[in-house]
Amino acid sequence: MVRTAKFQPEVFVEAAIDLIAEGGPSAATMVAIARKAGAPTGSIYHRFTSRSCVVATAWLAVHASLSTRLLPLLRAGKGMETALALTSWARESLREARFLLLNETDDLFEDTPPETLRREMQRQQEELDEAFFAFLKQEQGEEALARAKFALFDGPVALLRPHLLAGGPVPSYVDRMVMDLHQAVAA
Amino acid sequence: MVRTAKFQPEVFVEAAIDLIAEGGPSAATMVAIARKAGAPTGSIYHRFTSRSCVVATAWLAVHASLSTRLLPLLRAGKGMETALALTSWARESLREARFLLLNETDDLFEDTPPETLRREMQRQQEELDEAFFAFLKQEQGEEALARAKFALFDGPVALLRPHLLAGGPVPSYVDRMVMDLHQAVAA
DNA sequence: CTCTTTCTAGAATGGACATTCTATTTGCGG
DNA sequence: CCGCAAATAGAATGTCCATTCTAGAAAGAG
Repeated sequence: MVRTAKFQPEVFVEAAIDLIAEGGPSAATMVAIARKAGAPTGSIYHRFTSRSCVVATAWLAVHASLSTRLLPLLRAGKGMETALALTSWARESLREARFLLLNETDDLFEDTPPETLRREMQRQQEELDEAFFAFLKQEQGEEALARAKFALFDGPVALLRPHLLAGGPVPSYVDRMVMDLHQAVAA
Repeated sequence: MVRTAKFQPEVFVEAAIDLIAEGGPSAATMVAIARKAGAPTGSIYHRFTSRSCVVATAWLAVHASLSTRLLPLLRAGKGMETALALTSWARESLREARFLLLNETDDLFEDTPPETLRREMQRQQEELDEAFFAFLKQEQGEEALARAKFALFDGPVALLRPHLLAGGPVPSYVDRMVMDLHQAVAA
């Protein structure tokens, strides 16, 4: 390398997360990302081969942040704690939570990301999925799995959604609802 | 009128619902709508002033279909029945359910629809919202309202979501989960 | 100090899409 | 059966984007 880089890749990734968290996937145009990073558009392409590359990298970072929090609890068989960890993660990382939980993964992309990134995304996703599956040690059946995923993940996400959409803080009664939900639905 | 119309407004609205149900809001381009209706693009503009007009009309039709089903039950104070009516509506109207329940309303539009349609959308939305509020006769407080909306609507929607996304049928265990959820969360 | 590679800067290109425009039909009122 | 208002048909326009391109600058190697 001969000339030092003025813009690190992270700047663009952070800008993309901000924009998507605030205005949805369509707000993260290459021009908007560049502007938010204070760089010319062209410079993004010295770090990433395409828009989907930037967004996929952002997804990986945010998903890893959540996964790191949930996996140990899930693997320790602590169902209720897992569900509550989701709400506390959302409280601490409102921006990341809006990015990840308010958007269907596919909606983030217009073009599919390159093979390598797609693989890594799938790997992270499956790592979490498998932990949900493993959580149901002996139990089995479609309904049992659906109940576990809802009690631990989809239910809490649905409880968070209105507050994430409003952009406001997550009230403490959400935790009470998460607990009630967990008790009632867990298989 | 001097020349008879070959394409009725409904054809375009139905096409838009189909396209959005199958491929999300971005799939409903004016060219795609026209193609699906078997009409030239220009003809759409003899019935609707803009894309947002077509989509708003579609939303009104689908939302009315759901609302017609829920309002009487809600007004009769039948909470559990309301929650279950949502899943049975989704079973009978898979296409409409995908259109309405998988998309945030704002995501359907790129431009805001004209005043008149916006008003009517807001009216229908508020009619349903107020019924949820009225459902909690004497009770009050933010948490009580959040619980009612979740037990009766957002929870069931979250339970339906994976099946709507998969495009497949809605299994009967979803109704069992809706009942458990309702009992546990309702204030 | 100069060469060379990799960067910044931002203008140019090309494609997708909503919307408008120009012909061209159609079929009812007179 | 004529004339014309309202439709069809589909090409043309303008905008917004992702991506590429052209110039010029920077800084470590030698």
